[in-house]
Amino acid sequence: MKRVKVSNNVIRRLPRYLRKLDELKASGVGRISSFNLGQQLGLTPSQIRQDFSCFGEFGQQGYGYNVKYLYEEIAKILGLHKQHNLILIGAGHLGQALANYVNFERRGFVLKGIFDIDTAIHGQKIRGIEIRPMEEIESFMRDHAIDIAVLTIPKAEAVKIADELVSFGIKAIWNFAHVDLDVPEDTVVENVHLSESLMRLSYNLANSSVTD
Amino acid sequence: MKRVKVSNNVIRRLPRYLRKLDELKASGVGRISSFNLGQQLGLTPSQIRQDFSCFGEFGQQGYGYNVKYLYEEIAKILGLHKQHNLILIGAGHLGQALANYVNFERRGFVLKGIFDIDTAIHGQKIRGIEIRPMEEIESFMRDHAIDIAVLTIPKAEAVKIADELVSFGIKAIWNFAHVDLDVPEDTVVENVHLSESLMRLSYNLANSSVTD
DNA sequence: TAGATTGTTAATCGATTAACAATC
DNA sequence: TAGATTGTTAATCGATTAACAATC
Repeated sequence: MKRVKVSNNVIRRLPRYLRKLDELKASGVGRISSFNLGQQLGLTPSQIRQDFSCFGEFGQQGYGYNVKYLYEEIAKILGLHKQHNLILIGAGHLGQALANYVNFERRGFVLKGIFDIDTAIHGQKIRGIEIRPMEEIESFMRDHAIDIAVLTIPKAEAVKIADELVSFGIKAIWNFAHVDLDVPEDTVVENVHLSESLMRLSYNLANSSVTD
Repeated sequence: MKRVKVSNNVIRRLPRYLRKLDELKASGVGRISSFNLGQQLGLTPSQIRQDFSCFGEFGQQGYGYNVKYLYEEIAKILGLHKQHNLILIGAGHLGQALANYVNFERRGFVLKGIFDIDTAIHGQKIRGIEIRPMEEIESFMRDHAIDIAVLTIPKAEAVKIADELVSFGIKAIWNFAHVDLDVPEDTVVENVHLSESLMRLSYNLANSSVTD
């Protein structure tokens, strides 16, 4: 399990592998070759074998890959065998939507607390989880071994709150605010910039006739 | 404005350029060099100039780029100067959150209709926009010149609905369902797979101490 | 065994970076 | 004018694809 460097492109493909393997597993497929998997994902067999070889040897010559085994190994590589404790910061529409989404829990991402600046909603609950004042973040993080903060607040506040979270020792931020956060090297930031996604869609729409 | 091929990496960076230029504009910066812009975005000046050169010549030797002009040109490249009419399919938590998000409107993405399978919520309104039965999608699309469908429904239904949308002549799908949609070449699909994003975060969390 | 398919090394392709003449 | 900085061509670096020996 010693790795040198894994490129971002590989990391971006890992969850897709996992999802496809999950589907295959569910439909009773026991084994699959890199050729076949490649066809289903629109990737070359070479690339798939190269990707996997970053992490170890999961296949068998003449046989291919055992779907269930490969699934579990990739889940491990992605760190999904461990539980992660989350807090949500910002109980607006998007925050509420994420808080209500139960499927994350099944992957080991457990929402422990919700925080908002609006005193009017403090004490309210989403899926049984109480909305608390921002001042309680620090102590709550300590008491509940929080790994990940989900940021669903306007960009104006996001930078300041991110700094605070870092000072409280947060390890990772799932950032839905439309800003680039400036955090220390060892703090993980995963951005979900919906507006950028929509712009890419717009670009492809404007150029779909040209490009194809 | 004739282009050969623009790589996905370039397209992914365009919205970031736009956002940064928007910020610069707002803070009164009138001009900027590729060197300076690169510093602020963590990119090399070379890359920035290469990226822009895919689309034309927007700078001036010895001066740099006019922020306002460059902003407008990139907005045009991204197709943001045109209005896009959207329908939202699936008025669950996430769908509601997106429907409530007004900032898309400012970029020319106008939500015209909302559709859901649940008869109990038909007739209800979100931001003044009525929730309608799925059967009305086809005629509504015709009547309102809809470009883009936002899919916020469970993956089981997403594939079927996507096929229908294609047959109704949809041009682009903003897909939040956790499936890969199989659509014709000239239909644009932009995926927002939140669970994959969270898995990448998890990967980086598991490997942050190793990699850094 | 023979056929299939891996893991890996080598070859190719594409994207990023460096360099520099052009010119504001 | 001299200094700055572009747009672009060339060099480098990295990622994808192809090839193949190893082996189940």
